[in-house]
Amino acid sequence: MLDIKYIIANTDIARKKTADRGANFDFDGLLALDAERKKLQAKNDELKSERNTVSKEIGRIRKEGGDISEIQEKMRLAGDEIDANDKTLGEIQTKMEEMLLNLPNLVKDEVPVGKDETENVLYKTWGEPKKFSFEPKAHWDIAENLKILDFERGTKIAKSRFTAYMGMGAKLERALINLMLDTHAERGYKEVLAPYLVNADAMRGTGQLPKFEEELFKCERDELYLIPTAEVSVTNLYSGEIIPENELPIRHCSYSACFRREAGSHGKDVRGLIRQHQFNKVELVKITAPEDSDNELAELLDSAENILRTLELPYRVMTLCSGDIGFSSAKTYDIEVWLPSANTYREISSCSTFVDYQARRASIRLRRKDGKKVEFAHTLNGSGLAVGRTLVAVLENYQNEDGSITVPNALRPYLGGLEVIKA
RNA sequence: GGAGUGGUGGCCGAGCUAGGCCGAAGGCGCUCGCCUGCUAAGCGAGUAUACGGCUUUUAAACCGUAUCGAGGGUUCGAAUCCCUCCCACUCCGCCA
Repeated sequence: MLDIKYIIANTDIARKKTADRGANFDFDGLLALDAERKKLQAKNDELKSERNTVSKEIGRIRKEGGDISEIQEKMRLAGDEIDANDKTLGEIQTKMEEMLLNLPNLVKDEVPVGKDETENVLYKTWGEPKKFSFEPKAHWDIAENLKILDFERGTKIAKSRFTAYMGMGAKLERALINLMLDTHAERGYKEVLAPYLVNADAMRGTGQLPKFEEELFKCERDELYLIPTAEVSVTNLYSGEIIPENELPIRHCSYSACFRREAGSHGKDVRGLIRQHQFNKVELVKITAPEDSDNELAELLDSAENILRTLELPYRVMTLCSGDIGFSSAKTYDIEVWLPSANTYREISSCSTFVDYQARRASIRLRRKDGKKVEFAHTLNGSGLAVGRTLVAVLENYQNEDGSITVPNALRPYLGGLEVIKA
């Protein structure tokens, strides 16, 4: 959520940046509502003030045995007016909040302006795509030959886009999760294992609700949602809190299963593990003081990249343009890993700073060392990494002509020293 | 799921069955100052958040309003009375 005071003072900037995203928003309507709200509140506060004073007076007069019937009747009428005003105020505030909740974040100044993913900007490249002496297979073929992923039976017990990992597939996935968590822990990320089901407040806090309800699996009778990313549970762990400055930055890594309905992506990536309703991810989450968030974003990105370097998987990093960036984000880097079968890079991580946008929604604040000032914190997060897609990258990049997989060096300790996965 | 008890400021804890003097006693903690050879003790002051008054800049001070789990109701007036919900704890039942 954006700060209404900021919007008032910088309406032109807000307009432009919202337009750069390709989003529409009725700024004039919002400002008009706010002006109305202020006026009405000032008036009503005055009425309440008088009522409070007179009410005390009534108490005193009654104790002294005086007549209060007339003054009481007058206050009753004043009370009716106050109630009416409060009701109107409530309606205005609800409307404003609804608007603000549907207004996306403003991108940072250095974010390139562009209309969609075609205008994202290359930030860096690491490693060289490997040359194969044979035609590299797609991961679904490799996996089915090795009998380590069972797409059909996953679908049988749930529906399409659900997969069962079998044998070495399951072990490989688990090894990747452990490698990621251990590697991040070494860099000072504290591991968290948090609920997969959260309430609507949490979803609102990080920006999934109200706008993206369609993307969420919901447990209707319990009013809980399955998390689409651990970002939701981990960030909201701190909702409503005022954190002492000296406890920042908070850095967490968290493994979770993630659940996404993938509404509107029918026909896209239907084969294989790329787009699943349920997938595993190790997420990095940070809460920082405002002045530290830029540096922390750079560090976050490097931590995510570090996993790919550790696994020796070629990748590139893109800076998302204003038209492709996520709703709550102020700046996002996507990391894309090389997939030989597709002869292209595919997204495997998304690292973002939300500045104070999520913090304002979730009310995550910090108290400065002087003990006085309270302000909104900054939140950041990034995948470190999407585990299923990492498994895809390992299978494709480390495949051999005979259909076997060479286990990346870094992963061997996690698989009892195993060097090759074969049928 | 059944029965019961309870949710008050950073924490503990009064007040809630006589509704007004309660944004809330007291204690602890913390901050600043004083005092002290150092430490400890002691003394004094302060110590919630949001919104509004403030408007074309920022901050402080001051004033007002709201908040005693959340929402609603009764009342001139509610931490105190009534209703609904949420949460925690205890016992029983059930279950990884």
